[in-house]
Amino acid sequence: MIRLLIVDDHPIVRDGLHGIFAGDDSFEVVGEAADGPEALVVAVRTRPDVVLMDLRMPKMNGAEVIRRLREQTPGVQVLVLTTFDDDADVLPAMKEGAIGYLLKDTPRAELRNAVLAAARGETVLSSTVAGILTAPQQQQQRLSDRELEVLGLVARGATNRDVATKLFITEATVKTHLLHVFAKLEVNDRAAAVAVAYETGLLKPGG
Amino acid sequence: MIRLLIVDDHPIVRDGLHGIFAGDDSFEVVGEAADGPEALVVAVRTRPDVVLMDLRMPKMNGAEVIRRLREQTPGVQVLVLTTFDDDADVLPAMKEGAIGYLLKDTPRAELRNAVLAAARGETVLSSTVAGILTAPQQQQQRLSDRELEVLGLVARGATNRDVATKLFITEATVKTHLLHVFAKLEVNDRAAAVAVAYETGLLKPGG
DNA sequence: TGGGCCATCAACCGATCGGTTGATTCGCCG
DNA sequence: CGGCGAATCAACCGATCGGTTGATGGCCCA
Repeated sequence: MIRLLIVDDHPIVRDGLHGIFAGDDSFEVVGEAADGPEALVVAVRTRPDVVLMDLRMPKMNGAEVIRRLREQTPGVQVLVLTTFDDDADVLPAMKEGAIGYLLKDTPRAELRNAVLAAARGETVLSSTVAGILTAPQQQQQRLSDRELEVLGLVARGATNRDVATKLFITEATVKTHLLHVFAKLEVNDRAAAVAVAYETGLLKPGG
Repeated sequence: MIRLLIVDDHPIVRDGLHGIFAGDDSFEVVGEAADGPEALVVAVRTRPDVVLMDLRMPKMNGAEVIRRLREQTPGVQVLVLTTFDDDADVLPAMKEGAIGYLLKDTPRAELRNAVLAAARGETVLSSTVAGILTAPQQQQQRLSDRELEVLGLVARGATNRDVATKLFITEATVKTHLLHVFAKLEVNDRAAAVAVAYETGLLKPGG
């Protein structure tokens, strides 16, 4: 009997997950939570074996929730369940010790098997996610804080001079940063750099 | 007894919705579908009163699904149920005749009431969506197909000359289109235009 | 203590872009 | 029928950008 905690901000999704596991003797859903802080509280009380959680939630970022869960509830396995458009969030989540990462369009049977595997301590990755992790890429495209800061301003319409003024540096430095950004993102101009940044999650709508 | 068709590409979400309505005598879930084409097929067979559907789906865009549903199944009410990050899709959906638009984090009870209202032919909008519709904005920023096409190529790193070659027009025309885009999006350069396009959903990650 | 990454700056060049003005054609709506 | 938006093109200009090369200092890790 695997003790399961479900964390998602959508009641509908929680219901769906609950329904999948409730009718199965191998599992017991011991709690639900709608956001990170709530998850932490519920976890200490219910001591789940496996936490099934979405990364995109209000109030606390996914990676931090995972870290704290593992701190306060030793032995818990965190299985991340989210949508495909979180490329950039997968690595931080795995780094904080998530045991696996599944897409929300995973069929029921596969999801069930994944939770069983997670409870046994086995890593489970959906195939597309496995692709992201094994692809020879993201080490290269990781931007420094400063580079991302410059790119963010560019996305908001700043010229090199504007950026220089705002960051108290010279235009020469801004250009250097941008050239590094272009190289890392494998593009040739700022417009494409902005696009790639949105595609990969370096920049996010509404933030 | 309201006949309900559930359309969503995530099995988990379908389960959740199914669970909410299955135990309720006022509703009968007559079918489920994972994408647009499937929804159309299932709808002709099951003749639902209300279709509860996600906008973001593979194979066919949401607005088109709504239009065809209403063509082939007169009297059907389409209630859109999706996440907050689809700003730009709300208006097309309503234009195609969706009776309402709810967010996926809507509580169960409210969702139930919304379906009842939709079945009666009443418009239902979640408050945040109502805000989008009443806000004085989007008429201005609507881009023509051609303008969007140009912007899309720019986002992929094309220079004006590249765009001209690809679309079989001159650079002068490309510049004109882009200037119109800048004016409509209220920006001054292509990088910011790309950013705004992603922010407003004119361009989308992975598509 | 040496190498790497990061941040900073410089000077120069050609290429591209943004802005302006003006014009033609086409199709749709009333 | 007239008007309007969309799409197309032209020529010109100054501003900005992208590319290159090279240099300095700080920091961390091995």
